[in-house]
Amino acid sequence: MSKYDPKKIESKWQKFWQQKKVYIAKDKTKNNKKYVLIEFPYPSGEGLHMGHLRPYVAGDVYSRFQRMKGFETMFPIGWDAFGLPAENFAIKKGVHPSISTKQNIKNAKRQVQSWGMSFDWSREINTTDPEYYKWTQWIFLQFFKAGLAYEATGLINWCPQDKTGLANEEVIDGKCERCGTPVEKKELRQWYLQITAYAEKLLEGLKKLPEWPSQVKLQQENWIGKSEGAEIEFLLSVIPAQAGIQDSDSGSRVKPGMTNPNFLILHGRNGSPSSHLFPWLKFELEKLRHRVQMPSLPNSSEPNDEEQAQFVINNCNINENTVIVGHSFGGVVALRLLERGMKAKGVVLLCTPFSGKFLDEKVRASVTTACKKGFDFEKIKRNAQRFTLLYDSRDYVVPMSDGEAFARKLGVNLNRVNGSEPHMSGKEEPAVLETLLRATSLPTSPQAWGEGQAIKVFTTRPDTIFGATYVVLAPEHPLLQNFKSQITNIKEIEKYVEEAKRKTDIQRSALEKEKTGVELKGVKAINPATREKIPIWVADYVLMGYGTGAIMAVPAHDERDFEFAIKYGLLIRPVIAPRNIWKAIVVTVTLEGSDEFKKQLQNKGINFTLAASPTNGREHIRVELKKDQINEFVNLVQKHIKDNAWVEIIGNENILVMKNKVHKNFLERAEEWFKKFTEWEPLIRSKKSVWDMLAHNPHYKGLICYSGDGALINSSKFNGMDSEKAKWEIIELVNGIKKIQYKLRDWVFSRQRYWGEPIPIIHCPSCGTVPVPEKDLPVKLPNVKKYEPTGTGESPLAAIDKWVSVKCPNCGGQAKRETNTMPQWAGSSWYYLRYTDPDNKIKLADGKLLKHWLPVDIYFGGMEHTTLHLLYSRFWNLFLYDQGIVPVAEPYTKRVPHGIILAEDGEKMSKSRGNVVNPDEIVKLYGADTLRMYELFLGPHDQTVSWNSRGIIGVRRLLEKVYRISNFKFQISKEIPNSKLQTILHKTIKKVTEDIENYRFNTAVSALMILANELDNSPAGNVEAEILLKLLAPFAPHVAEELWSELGHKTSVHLEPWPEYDPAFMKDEFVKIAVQVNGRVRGTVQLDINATEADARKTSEGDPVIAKHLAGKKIGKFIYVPGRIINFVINAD
RNA sequence: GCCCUCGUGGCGGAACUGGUUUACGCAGCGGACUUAAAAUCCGCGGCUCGAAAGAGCUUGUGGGUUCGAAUCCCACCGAGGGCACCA
Repeated sequence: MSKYDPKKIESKWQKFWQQKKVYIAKDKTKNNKKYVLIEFPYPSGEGLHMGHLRPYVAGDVYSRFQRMKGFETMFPIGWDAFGLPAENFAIKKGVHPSISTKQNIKNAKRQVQSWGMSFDWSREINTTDPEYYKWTQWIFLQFFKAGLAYEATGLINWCPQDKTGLANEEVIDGKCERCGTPVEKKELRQWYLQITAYAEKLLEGLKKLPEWPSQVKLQQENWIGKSEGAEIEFLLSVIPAQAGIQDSDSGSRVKPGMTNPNFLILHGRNGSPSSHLFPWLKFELEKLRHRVQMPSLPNSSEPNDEEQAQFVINNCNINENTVIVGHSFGGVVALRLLERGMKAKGVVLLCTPFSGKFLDEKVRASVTTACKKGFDFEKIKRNAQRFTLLYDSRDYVVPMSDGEAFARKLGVNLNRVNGSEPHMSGKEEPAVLETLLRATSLPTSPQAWGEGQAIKVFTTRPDTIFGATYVVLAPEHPLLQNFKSQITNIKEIEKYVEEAKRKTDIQRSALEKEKTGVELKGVKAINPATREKIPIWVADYVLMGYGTGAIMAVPAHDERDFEFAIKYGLLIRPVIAPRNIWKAIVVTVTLEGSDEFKKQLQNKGINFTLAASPTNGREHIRVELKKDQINEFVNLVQKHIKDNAWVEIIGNENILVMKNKVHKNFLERAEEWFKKFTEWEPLIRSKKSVWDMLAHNPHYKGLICYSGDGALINSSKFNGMDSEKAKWEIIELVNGIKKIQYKLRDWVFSRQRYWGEPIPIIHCPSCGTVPVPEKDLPVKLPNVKKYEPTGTGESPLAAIDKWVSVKCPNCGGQAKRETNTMPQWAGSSWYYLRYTDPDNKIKLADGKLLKHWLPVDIYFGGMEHTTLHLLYSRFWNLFLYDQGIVPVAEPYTKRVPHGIILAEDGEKMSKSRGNVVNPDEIVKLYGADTLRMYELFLGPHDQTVSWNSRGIIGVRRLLEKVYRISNFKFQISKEIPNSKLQTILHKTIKKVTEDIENYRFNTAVSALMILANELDNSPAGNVEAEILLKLLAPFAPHVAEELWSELGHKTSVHLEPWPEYDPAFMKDEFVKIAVQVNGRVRGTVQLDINATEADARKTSEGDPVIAKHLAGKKIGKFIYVPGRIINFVINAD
């Protein structure tokens, strides 16, 4: 018999547990295993704080509970001791980090032990122990060997305070995750781990983790940021400055004749401007605002080359900006023009004869004669800048060898394609158009860029490409350098690029920041779908780091492009029209229950017709809705439609009801679309002039920035097609490549600091980058006096010549060690593996032990690690799994995040605010058990809670009460419990069991309070006492153990079996049920648990208050839900 | 801006699958024990009106569905977290 004195009993039992090895997990056991993990602490100079307590206590309660349930439970701990804070602390105090770390660990260990944690100390690990980091380095080498660890120079995040590079994940709001200093960009040589190679696996893996909270999965998913789209090339077009002809404006309406270059198209023998491909070609080119001259050449049936050439000289206008296109014999004429001294920008020869011999062996005397004269290639080459040859592989007239001959003579490549018709004589010859357009981008200085120079863009919406009215490059885009000589306003561009580079990421993405940009003058891009020349801009709203660093801007359907286009007055062309969705909505219902649905539809005046599905015979109801019926309709659907039923919109195929749940956005979309469509529909109907109508419609600005799906308009043959479908067809049309992009970036893996694992790499002047042989691991961190960061981008290790210079393991020559160290996240990325076999000298852990303990069954930790440690360690594990080292792909079956503990003032606990609550103090004042239980009692485990020093007394009183009833009741009396106590006892067992299983620790504590109160007031004996102590054991391990021993037990309560509840005891014979009249509670009645509906009605009607409310009223309906509710529904009148 | 979570007494919070809102604890009030205090125990506690019986109102606000809503649906307001020009 004793008074509750926490100090006395806590240290006593802590020693006992350690001596008796109560919490040591056995590797070999018949019992099923449970691997419970908490994020191992970072031993800082300040010691552990409340933030550590929360997951640790939760993990401890859970572990103790599982142990009592009979599981062989491993609940290990270790120290994550490498990293910046330890080093900064050491620098500040002037103590070597290895020494301060040791001290900090000692202190932290004292703390967790004082909290009564049931850690298995035999598995304690320390990431700074060479025996541990040997394996961290070993894993790095596996990454290196697999090609997933690489060195590269790049712009990385640099913290000027901590003087080191940072990973993307370590930058929060543009600031350093550790010290809050704004992060700068710095060009540095860095080691990277190619986490992007695992982007898809990391994403896929999430689907196999049903027991992870959805917010955690969602956050990782967003971080990985997958989007599917296409990479599409936009060809370049240069506008020669010297031509003296005005450039077309920014892609909008253009006056004819103002465009460069112009085309002179010469038909062949038996041809005319109205035959073959010529009308089409002229139309297409003029559509793109090129000037086209297409003379009808004399004597077409038996042409004379010289005569025709003279005709052209007399009748056409040829200058240095003219591209002469000759088809077949027309090509011969084109060359004659040059021989006669005409200067042209370029010549395009289409299937032009050279030898005068034909594949079909027919006689074409005029052609043969002309060819036999030969060509003066010297002159020809002098008079045009560029020659392009396009020959048809299936030509049966002009042999390919003719093309080859021209190619040799002119010194250019021969392009072979399949024409639409042999000899490229079809009505439409896209290859010809393509070639001509390329020819228009002829450079003035050929070395600057070659044919086919293009801007690659990434887009998720290829379906909107007809609306791409300009292209935007990121300021860092490499093509800008190549363009220099073509860009007429290069000074302005360079100035803009310089400004953009100077801005930090924060400035660049500052809130409400207006978009800026500069147009590249002198170059245009060709929209591959419309063939239009569209302006190219540089703007910093496009990021180099994502996609290709260039975009096609579709201002009509992208908010950002829209904003930019409005600001700079760029063309906005809508190409997607939202669908009209109300014309008909189809509902599929199962037969049972649909009658009632139909009746209700009739009642509400909603028209419908019936049909059966041809595929599965299910009954369809086709509904026509008016706008004001949408609401009612959705409600009806929700109510009546059960499983296997859905609502779909005809034409759009959007499934709006899945199972019995109406799509969340149905109403919202319905409203929006209704409004939009009423304005859009007339435009869509009159297809031919949609373009003009929209472009000149004063309302169109408000309408068009619509980023949803719909029907295509202004998109040539795709008009009317569903945007989702059009996506894939358009990619094909423009020769795009389907592409998946991720926001995830490779992990910057080196730090320019001392206190970390050295990267086990040697740089050899002759062998290059050489991994340290595995037998030489670990590469130990040298013990030095000076370890301050240099700030130069070099690690302090670089200054230690003795350590740096080393023999190359490959050639034996002089070489240098890599001097960067690993980031703090390295050691923690695999620590849960080491716990299974912490002392292994030959492997990171024995395969059998890994197989036995993995995966971790439950992992308690903070939300703040979701896209850091938790993502990193999943990455390492997936990699090690692929290497056959780890037996499971996903390391953690369950993840249980916790809310943070705020100070009493609702602010974050911080030294500067002076509101820190130190757990050591609370242990001193109230004892560890009180601290543990109160922390749990504060609120739901996953929610943010504020510490409240006033409330803690309640939990302390509970423990004192348990002490009292144990001392003064159980030790003395052995009373028989009554049925009320029995009921509460078994309900409590059930409640506490389920609450622990679901991490509802706060309500478990309150259930224990209720039980303690009841025991205090009821007769009870040892049996009941022992159940109470067992239930209490996970929460208040010291008190439970002390009182357990006082009841005469020699063994630990923590190894006792967990109590079972018996449902038979939990049944109340009578229940109190609320009685409602029209849904309002008017009283309660006592009913037998098995009371029938008639009993219930009789009893309730007998209640005077109820009777009063029912007096003189007609009862329309009587509702009785046994054990829950009684409700009288009185008719309105 | 987008995504996620949340909003219940004086306070922390409870409420199963829609079924008596406020369990448990803190604070408060009344009482017992005591010379007294502390400790402990018992009882009372949403708001308004009323002596009471009872009535009306009440889960951020406004609507809706339902016999019945803190819980489901819609809109709005507010708090916290994540992402942030990701094409």
